[in-house]
Amino acid sequence: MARRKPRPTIREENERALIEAAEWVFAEQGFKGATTAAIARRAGVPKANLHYYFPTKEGLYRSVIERVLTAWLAAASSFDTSDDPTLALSAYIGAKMDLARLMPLASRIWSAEIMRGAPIIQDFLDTTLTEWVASRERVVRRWIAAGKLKAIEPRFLFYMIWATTQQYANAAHEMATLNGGAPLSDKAFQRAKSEAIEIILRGVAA
Amino acid sequence: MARRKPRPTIREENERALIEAAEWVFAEQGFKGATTAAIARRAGVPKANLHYYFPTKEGLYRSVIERVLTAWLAAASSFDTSDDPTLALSAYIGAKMDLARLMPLASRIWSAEIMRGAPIIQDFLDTTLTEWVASRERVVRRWIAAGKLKAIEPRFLFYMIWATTQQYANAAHEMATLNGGAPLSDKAFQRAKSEAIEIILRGVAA
DNA sequence: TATAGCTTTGACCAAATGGTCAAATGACGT
DNA sequence: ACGTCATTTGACCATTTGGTCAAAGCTATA
Repeated sequence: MARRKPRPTIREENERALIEAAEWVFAEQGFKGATTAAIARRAGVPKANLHYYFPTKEGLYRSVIERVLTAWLAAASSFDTSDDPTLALSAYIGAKMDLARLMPLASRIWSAEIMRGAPIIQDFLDTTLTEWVASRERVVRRWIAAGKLKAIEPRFLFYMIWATTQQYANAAHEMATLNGGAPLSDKAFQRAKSEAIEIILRGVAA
Repeated sequence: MARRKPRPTIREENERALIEAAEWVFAEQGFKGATTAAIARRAGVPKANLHYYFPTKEGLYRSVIERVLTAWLAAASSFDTSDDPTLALSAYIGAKMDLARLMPLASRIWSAEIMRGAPIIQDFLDTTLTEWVASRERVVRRWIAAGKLKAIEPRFLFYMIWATTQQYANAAHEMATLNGGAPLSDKAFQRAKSEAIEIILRGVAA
């Protein structure tokens, strides 16, 4: 009984459009600064319709955050593509840089959430992220023990990688200003990516 | 005529207390999320009194930002303490790390402002910051030409330094979570500082 | 101590905002 | 064609919030 009729098209499509609009507005204005009216406007629907699909603003924000988490985890997996620290770190830093470049809104929302003390994703920090870090810390320590890396504290390496890569999403406007007003070109971004990889790799190589 | 009586004590003291309270609330809640009522409450004065000293919320925010700029510039000056890249970069990274540790509120407000696209401090980015970067880029290029540094793009080095150091203010909560709930101890922070300095220095050394 | 100018504060206001509701409209299987 | 359920939407509401005001309280100096 209670069979769920799979008639998702209209609902699915509207939710997708609303989440997309919400991502933009939340990234631009922050959680408090974002208004449901602005999100609805950007999605091209009346505000009441937004509240039909997402009863509360926080619920909508949660849905946006879920998308961000998915992207974060996908990039994180690239750490595990190799047992060689040079390859693994290159892949990981590269993936995080690409994430910041291709999903700047998600990256900014993530940073803002972290800066606010993670009121919504605390659970993720406590479980998935904690486990991910613990596990990869072990990998890094193994590399150190094998003489492949300097004896660094793995966590600080992760912090540096996270900070540096996220910077290209968070501070895109500042970078544009320092670039004469124009956003980083693809070429400049590729150079930034390879320099980030090279500096960090040289910095931690044994 | 119209001589300004230098009777600053009451006004000065109240403005200071309000700016201090505002710094806390703005850092915690963001510009939109901060309410003048919350700031006044934290400063221990009625809201109307806050508006007597700072007619508008934005004006108060500007005053807070000014403090932040001052701190930023002070830290920036440590870049110029030496002509040797190792010493200069060590001093600069160390100063920025200390700034994040000692003035986390200011650091977070700065980051939030940058992330929002610098609506208030755009002028600072266009003038002081642009000049500072241009000038220090020249210094770095000179070091490169003298064979003291790898041929990196100076700007990307600054981005990495800014990002890494700010991380210790912006993500303090995330770090605490990954640290079993407790904030970084002074000892751990000192280690983070020296590792950041070492990794970056090794990363850019010729 | 008179008084001119600061400072304090409770009461108040208009606008903005998250959310509600009920009526209207549309989709779709039978 | 019908009936049921999902969707749409304009009007509406309570609360929050930045900001105002006028009256009252203070301070210091001539």
